[in-house]
Amino acid sequence: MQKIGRLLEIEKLITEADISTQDELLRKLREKGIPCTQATLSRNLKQLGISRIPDGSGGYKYSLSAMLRLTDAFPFKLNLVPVIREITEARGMMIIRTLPGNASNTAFFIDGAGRFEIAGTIAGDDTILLIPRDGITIPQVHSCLESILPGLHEQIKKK
Amino acid sequence: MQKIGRLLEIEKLITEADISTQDELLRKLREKGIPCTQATLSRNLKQLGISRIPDGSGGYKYSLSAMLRLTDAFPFKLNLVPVIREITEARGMMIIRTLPGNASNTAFFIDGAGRFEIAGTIAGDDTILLIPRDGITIPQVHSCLESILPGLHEQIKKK
DNA sequence: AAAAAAAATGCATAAATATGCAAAAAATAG
DNA sequence: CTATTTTTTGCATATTTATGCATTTTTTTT
Repeated sequence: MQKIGRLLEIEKLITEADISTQDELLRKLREKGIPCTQATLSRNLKQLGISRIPDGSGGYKYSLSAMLRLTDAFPFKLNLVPVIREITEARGMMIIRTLPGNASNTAFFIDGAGRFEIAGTIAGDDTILLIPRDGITIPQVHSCLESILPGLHEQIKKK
Repeated sequence: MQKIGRLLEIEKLITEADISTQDELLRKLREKGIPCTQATLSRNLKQLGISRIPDGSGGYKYSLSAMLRLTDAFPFKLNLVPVIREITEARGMMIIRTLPGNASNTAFFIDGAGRFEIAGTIAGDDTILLIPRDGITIPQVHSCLESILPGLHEQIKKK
């Protein structure tokens, strides 16, 4: 699934820095080893609800749409469920295993949900350590994850 | 002051209907008797913080930037103060006189602020009737207007 | 009120983005 | 595993948007 990784990286890149053209974004993707063309990028941005907005300083930058930021109404939902392989628990923390190379992006996505329950995450290549906030139980984290990634637990059981 | 009227109309048009290209917006402006070119429109949209975002149904539409909607950080503020000529009071209501042709747009702008104090407005060509909500005093409406349109009262006094 | 400065505009065109179509890749069914 | 359907992609190009520059309009200053 080449596409999901690219979509995540796109979200990440436009979140981390101001990017003003698709060509600029394209270059950054390629630096990360993700090949892509402008055409595909244009389509992906549309799907993600990302648009080019005036940056207030005379230029433009890419940004998540107001719509996507303000509501959950946007019909497209990034589905990361398929890249998650296994979830286990140890020492009050949660260990999430993903397909190779997907841990960092997935962790970024989880962080992006801004949930109180989650104190932070650390990601390697295919493993994420999720640290719950003090006083939060593992079942609480499970339901939190389920709300971030609907269908997650059902998917895990299948494997 | 040709420009302000156009800016207001642009805001109004993209608020009222989904518009997907500048050419489409241009046509609607012209239908309203407001001449404009695509070049100017592009610049105006940038100034207003309006951008073209995916509409979630496979197309695009123009929309106020998230930034503008969420915060007051956007450096450009539409300055309607110059079109307002006079403010008087009658029967617990407020009568606002504007330059010819500017009442409707100005009222739209005031409505858009979504203030509790204001029950509603009715606009003719150069006059707005502002109806305060029950229990709201004229001085309260004055300070409400001042916050929507900073500098308003100072301007009025000068004339 | 005239001169000077600043802002707005149109034209032409550059820059940037979107998309039809055919090919390739991936997912699904049998 | 192979055939079928669906999804994704690139290429080429159409569409759409942004902007440099010269000109006009508006505002400010004197």
